[in-house]
Parts: sequence; C-alpha cells; structure tokens
Amino acid sequence: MKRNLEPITYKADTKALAKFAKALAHPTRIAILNYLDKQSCCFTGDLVDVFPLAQSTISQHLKELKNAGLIQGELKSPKIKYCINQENWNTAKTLFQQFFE
Amino acid sequence: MKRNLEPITYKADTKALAKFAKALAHPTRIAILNYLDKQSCCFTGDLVDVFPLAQSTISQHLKELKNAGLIQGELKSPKIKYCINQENWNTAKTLFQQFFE
DNA sequence: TTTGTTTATCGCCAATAGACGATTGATTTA
DNA sequence: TAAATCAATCGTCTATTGGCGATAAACAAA
Repeated sequence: MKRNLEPITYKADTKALAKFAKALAHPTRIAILNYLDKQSCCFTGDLVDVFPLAQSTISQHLKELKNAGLIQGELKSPKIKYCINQENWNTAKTLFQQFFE
Repeated sequence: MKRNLEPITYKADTKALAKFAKALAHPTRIAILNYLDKQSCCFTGDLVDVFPLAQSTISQHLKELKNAGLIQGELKSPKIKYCINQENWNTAKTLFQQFFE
C-alpha cells in the first residue's frame, strides 16, 4: 500500500474481529481448525498426512493460526501438540456473535 | 501461488466460510458493515465522508463485500444505495455459528 | 557422539490485496 | 445540449499471502 499519512484508527473490537477473520480466510485453516476440534488436539505431522500440502506450508498455516491466538502449541518431544486456545476461541466466537447480532 | 498439480478439494461449507471470512478480513470492511447495519442502508458517498480513504478505495471494498454477497446495491439515481443482503448475511451467520459450535 | 525424527525458518517466486489518482460512464439538472 | 454529480473502473505501485524445496534447530535414541 502506498500510504497513509494519517493512519486510520478503528475500534479495538473491529480490529480484533478483522484479525480473527483473516486467520479464517483460507479453507485450509478452516479445515485444520475443524480437524483440531474433532481430535481435540493433533501434531503437525498428522496434518501433513491429511492435507496434500508440503510440511512447510502446513507449518505456515499453523503459525498464522497461532499468531491470531486461535491455537497453541505444546512441546511433546519430539513433536508439538497443537490445541485450540479456548480462551481466545471464545473471544472470537463472542465477537462474531455480536457482529452478526 | 505456484501450483497445485492436484488441487485440494474442500467441503462446500469450508469454502463458503473461508470466503465470508475473507470478506471480513479487513477492519474497513467490518466498519462499513457496522455502519450499514446502523443506517440500514447508505450511499458510497456517505462512506467517503466517514472514512479517510479515497473514493476508489471505498469502492473497491464495497465491490469485495458485494462479491462475497454480504451487501447489495440498488440504483437510486444518481446514487447507489447499499444494503446488507439479508439472505447471505444469515447464511454467513449460520456458518460462523456452526463453526464455533 | 552420532543419527534419526520432527517442526520451524529461510529464500524464492507468482499471485493477490490494498492503496492511490485519473479517467470513464451513467444520469440529473441547468 | 452542456455541465455537474456520483460511482465504477483502469493503471500503477508496494506489501502481503501462499506455495515450494532446502536448511536449520531441537531433542530422543542408539
């Protein structure tokens, strides 16, 4: 983007909602979250088997979900167990509910 | 993106949800929808006054919301009145509800 | 210590997104 | 008809996204 001289300010909720929406804006990430919800948790490797995508690509998607706060990782050497971050998940849920009334 | 040889297939709901999420993945578009909801409808020009963005930029955001089906335009010469598309809005609402349980 | 396993990161590339100004097209109004 | 108004589109620019393979890093096991 070229600018902006006076950057736009949005309400906190607006920004938060947009951030969550962005994390959900790719079918693979939706599918990952659905899978996670079903299994309650999973390892990166599981997803690599489930989706026809390179391991690095899966890792990127997980990173984005983690940055958005929707998931969290826990080291279970030598693997990493990913789970839904319930607290932020509920925050997102509430924000979407409010948004749609 | 570079590829994919065998493109991934997702469930219809997954794709639909990702598409709606993508439309919501920018704070300006969230704000536009909030504004639209308050006013029930509005003209492009109204938004240009509300947001410190070029008219063409606003128009682009409206186009994306329209492509996602969340809003619809009606010609009220010489202006265009934009409203929420209730049917698709409800579809989106349901998809997000289901997704978050 | 070396090897194997697992995941994250890096570098690269193409495509998309988001911003702008300028122009176009449609329609009203003078 | 001419001028004004309004919104969409075009062209351009830069940043970000999404994909890959290759490499690095962390750790367990041999």
